[in-house]
Amino acid sequence: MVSMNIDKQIEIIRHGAVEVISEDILREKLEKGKPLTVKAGFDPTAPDIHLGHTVLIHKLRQFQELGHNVIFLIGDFTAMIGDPAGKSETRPQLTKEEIKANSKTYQEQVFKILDKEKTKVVFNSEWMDKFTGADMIKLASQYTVARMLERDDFHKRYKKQRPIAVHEFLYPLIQGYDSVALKADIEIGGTDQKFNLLVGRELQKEAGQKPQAVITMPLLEGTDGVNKMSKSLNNYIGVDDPPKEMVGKVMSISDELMLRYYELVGGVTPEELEGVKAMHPRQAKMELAKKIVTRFYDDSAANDAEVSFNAQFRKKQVPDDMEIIKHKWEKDMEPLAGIIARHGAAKSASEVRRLIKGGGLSVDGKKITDEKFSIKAGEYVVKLGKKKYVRVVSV
RNA sequence: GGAGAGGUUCCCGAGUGGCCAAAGGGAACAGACUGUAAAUCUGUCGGCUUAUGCCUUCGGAGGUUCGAAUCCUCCCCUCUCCA
Repeated sequence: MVSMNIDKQIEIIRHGAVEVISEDILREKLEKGKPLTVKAGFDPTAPDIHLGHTVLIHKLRQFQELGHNVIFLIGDFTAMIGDPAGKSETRPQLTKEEIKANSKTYQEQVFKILDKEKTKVVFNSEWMDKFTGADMIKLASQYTVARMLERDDFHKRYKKQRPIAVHEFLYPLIQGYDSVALKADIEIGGTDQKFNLLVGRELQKEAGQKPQAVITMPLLEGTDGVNKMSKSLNNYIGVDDPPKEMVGKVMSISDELMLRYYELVGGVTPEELEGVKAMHPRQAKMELAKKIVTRFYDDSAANDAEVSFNAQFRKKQVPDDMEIIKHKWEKDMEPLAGIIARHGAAKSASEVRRLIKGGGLSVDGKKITDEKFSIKAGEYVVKLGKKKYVRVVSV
């Protein structure tokens, strides 16, 4: 069933990866001619899969196409403990129900890319729940503090005199142990996971298994172009975002970032990338946007999104679908700021006033300059900032 | 266990009794310019249907004072050094 020749497989596997540790190990495994167990872990804390995840998921998909077995590991055990990594803020601990709901969403979205039939979904609580204190201590004895501190983020925090909780050392160990439990041949992760993936190798050796090969994939920057794409930073493009939103988000990224997206999620060859560079950036960006929409929806959705984007932002037309606020007037005239805020279209009335002050609000196409601007009962189209439109109607 | 340093608004970081909703920077948002790009310039950046007004905010709880982010007490948390 794994029939393709090994050099060709390695070429496919290596494409787009940052590192393969090591190619020899990978080759050795492939030479056995049997389907390999390929593992990738996901944290069920954020219920939405975004473009950043897809870089890795596509790699998994390739493995499936090569006839290997993919294990989609949901780290429900680790998530339940709540990882306080990052700064000083403790992550909220998730309940079993939340994790369950999150992983369900996860699966719905991930199978837009992966072949459901060929994917095995597992939860690490399956084996970790049975772990005893003694087991944990034994596991912890297999790694040293000095080696833990080699991990870049620990190292940095240690040097900057930032707190590191002891249980954070347990995370790489547990993740590594997952590989032992699953007898993984290959583990794929983002470059930020490299350390954890390597710990898996060590632990497998200790357990008398053949250490897994490790493949790291590049991290996709978020739409801000600086930080890694993540839901909490709100710089993500979700695979579940409506087409129009996908297009909008792609169009607003920088030209530089666009090339990066082309490379990581555009599915273009290096030669094609040269062609992209020669295009007008705006045009290239729209093509990228449509490519992405097509992947998660279809051609016609992509075209529709383009048409409506152009109508709204190039021809400055008012979109036909917008949020509707139904307001009941208590008085003859009521300040607009209050109405907008009260119905949740803005965080606060102050925010609306600020917008007015900054010249970013218009009513029925007319720019408003008076912060106290009041309206009487009726129907209005209010534009807030660059892209938000709201229709106010009287009830 | 002992000694010391520290916890400020989204982040970093100033502020040591009133002029503090709190300097400065970053992020963010808006305007101009554009291609919903970047860069740049400008403005805003706790809340209240704008009010020389009120409320919430400087780790937490109390207290001193006409008045506290600033002083006192206790508590919680982080870091460093010693043991």
